[in-house]
Amino acid sequence: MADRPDDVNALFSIWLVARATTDLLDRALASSGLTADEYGAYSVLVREGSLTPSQLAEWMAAPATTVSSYLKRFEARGHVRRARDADDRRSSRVTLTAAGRRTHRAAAARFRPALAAVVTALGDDEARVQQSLLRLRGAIDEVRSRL
Amino acid sequence: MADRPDDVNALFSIWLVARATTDLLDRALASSGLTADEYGAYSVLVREGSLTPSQLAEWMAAPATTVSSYLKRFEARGHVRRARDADDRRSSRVTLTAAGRRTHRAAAARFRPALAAVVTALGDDEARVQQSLLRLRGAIDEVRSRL
DNA sequence: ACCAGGTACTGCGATCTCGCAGTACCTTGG
DNA sequence: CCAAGGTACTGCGAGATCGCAGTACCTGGT
Repeated sequence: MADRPDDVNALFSIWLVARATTDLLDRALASSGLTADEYGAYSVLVREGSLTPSQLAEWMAAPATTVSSYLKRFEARGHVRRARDADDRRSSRVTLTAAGRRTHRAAAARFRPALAAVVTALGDDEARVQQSLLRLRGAIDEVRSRL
Repeated sequence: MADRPDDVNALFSIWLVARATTDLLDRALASSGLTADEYGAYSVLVREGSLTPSQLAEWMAAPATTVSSYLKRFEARGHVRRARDADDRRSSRVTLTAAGRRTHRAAAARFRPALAAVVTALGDDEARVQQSLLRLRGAIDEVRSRL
């Protein structure tokens, strides 16, 4: 317990990295018309193909209401299509439209140089860092799940 | 270039971890009356003692206008005091009041169990992860600075 | 001493976030 | 088969974020 007890504090460090990363992405993506968070949401949709709003909320660690307005916005842009879920008619399946995927690809092109620069700056620590992020996600999610 | 080319993507991983962490902190801190971001700002203020709004903005990687409304809010709560900077009268020095520090300490008490749980979940990878976060912050900030 | 061109901050307003309360639908016990 | 009690989502509205444009002040060149 030294002078500054939380000089080393994983969660605070994550917060710092998180803010810096979001700022970096927002700036890199500015000309694409997507924010960092929107880009993230589109990316999840690209990877998963088709999700319910709840599943997207889980990925984003965001409240249902927030995801609801995201989807409304994306749909208004013509980037997302919603189809009533036949099995559970309270819910729906969300998919990116061709225009949505195109927008995501264009944003990814802005994103790539930033990513490349970060990877370069990391040098040969990259694998270790990547590993740590996975580890961290596991740890955070575990704690989050029982809160 | 495989099926899912960005399955491994440092920035996307950070985004995921960031969202999950913010959610975890927001929930852990809910009863303290501070959000994760506010807690972060208070923490920076505690560490640094006294900052100009610009310096705080830099720490938070947030735009000046956002920091401006943060400070207005904090001041209205009686948690922050602003003193005109004698050397540069456009600026000011921001300090936490005793009430502000007290609030931060109370929030930290809510924060600690979450941190401890994450550290436990990380097990003996903790040091490695911590190291990676530092590394990452350096890399991100470097790229950010020349954008 | 002055002015031209920064830099630090803030008011305003458009837009976004998210809690609350409501609607629609599903599930389970009886 | 029908409550009663969940669960998925959304409208609304309070409050937060942040770009733009403005004010106050600083600095370096003349």
